[in-house]
Amino acid sequence: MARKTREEAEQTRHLLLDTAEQVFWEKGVAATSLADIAAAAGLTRGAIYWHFSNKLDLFNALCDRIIPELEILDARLLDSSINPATRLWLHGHSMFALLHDNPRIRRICGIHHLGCEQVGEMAPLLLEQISWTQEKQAKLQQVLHCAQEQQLLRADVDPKLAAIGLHSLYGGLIHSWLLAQDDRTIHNNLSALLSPYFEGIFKERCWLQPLPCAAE
Amino acid sequence: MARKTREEAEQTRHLLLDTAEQVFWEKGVAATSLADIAAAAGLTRGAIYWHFSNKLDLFNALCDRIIPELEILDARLLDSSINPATRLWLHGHSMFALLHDNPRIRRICGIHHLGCEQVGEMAPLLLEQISWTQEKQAKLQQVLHCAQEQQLLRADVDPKLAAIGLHSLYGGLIHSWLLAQDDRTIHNNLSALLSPYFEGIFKERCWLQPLPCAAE
DNA sequence: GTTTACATACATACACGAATGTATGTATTT
DNA sequence: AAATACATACATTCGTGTATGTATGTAAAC
Repeated sequence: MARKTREEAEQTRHLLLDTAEQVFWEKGVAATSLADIAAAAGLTRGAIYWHFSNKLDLFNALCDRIIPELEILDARLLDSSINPATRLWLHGHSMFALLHDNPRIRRICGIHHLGCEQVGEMAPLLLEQISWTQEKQAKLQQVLHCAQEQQLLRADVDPKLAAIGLHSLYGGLIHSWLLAQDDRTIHNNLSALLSPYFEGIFKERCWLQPLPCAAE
Repeated sequence: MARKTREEAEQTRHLLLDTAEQVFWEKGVAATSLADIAAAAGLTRGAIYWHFSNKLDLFNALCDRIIPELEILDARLLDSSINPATRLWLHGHSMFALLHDNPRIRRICGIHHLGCEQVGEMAPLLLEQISWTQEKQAKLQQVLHCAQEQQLLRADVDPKLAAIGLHSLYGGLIHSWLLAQDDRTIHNNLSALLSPYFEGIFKERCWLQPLPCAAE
């Protein structure tokens, strides 16, 4: 076969990423060969090895495609135009809205949770997840600390621990959500699922009041 | 090599299970070959194929070894000699105590969370996890329903949703716990991490009072 | 109490497919 | 003409499953 134009080449690159994402999600990362992906894309391994150096490189490239969406999510978390409690509340809902509306994020999240091993060969993936987790927790902690300064937290709540708890709750809910893809229970009752933890952290449902943020 | 006595054979069977558990945890299930396990155990693949039919069979056998401990955990959850709120509180702590004290449970839990794919070839594993999750949630829901009848729940709390939330929180905390094996933060502050959700579900810290259980 | 016959508990060897990485071919672009 | 964007072909390695070898335990026959 013959050469394509630059645009067409870029197109096949994205086709490979899309296809790999799909097959990884269906069969698991370790269980899929590059031949599987190439065949599913209607190409050969030659195309893959042209665009990527190996399977891990392909996998990383495919994961990196959702970084922008996640950064938007985090940016909103630090938007100080609304009070920290409400910000956390909205952030939680935005996460699941994104998961619900964006199939790519859903698949990649699913691959990370269920479709790949995070040890041995894929250890760098685990390290990345650890650092990402710590960054995320740090941001939550920052917002919670801000809430504490505004007297929004209950007396015995420690921002750091509350951040770990909240982050774990999110992770656990996402996992349950992914396990039963077609069950809409979590999506339909997200507020009721998150409320108890917010109730236990904040005073008097302050997260439901879109009060402007005091001095941060 | 020659034949061993029945006891010695049973011993090598357990040696294979122990070794496989260790290697699976270090390298991941898919990334581990039977030759790896045999070598680590100081045996050959012949020994593995004698005791198990293939890798999946070995893996299942190794997972099944922790069932008794988990059943004890669940049995205590349904022990009606203490009130449901306290029962849930103690159950949560027992879970993490078990994870902390029992290295085998820690490894197998770790393998399920981080060291194996749950789709494709390992799909039966996922199905098992789903049904196990549903059973676990059903038990939590049952205890929460019992608490509701005793007026221990807050007004707007639905037992089913609270069970999902609680179960997800546990799963998320375990995941965070496994990611940072040597960080004792979660283990040392478990009460502070669980408290907010209990605060949001139950009235007036009733889970801290070891009141006898009313009629169930 | 020996001897014998068979089952056991592995080790070893072999055959096969699968997956990878690379080298090369080839028709277009540029 | 040279680089590009792949397809094709090849060599090699790795993992599995099975077949076979073999020395010992075990129980029954005698």
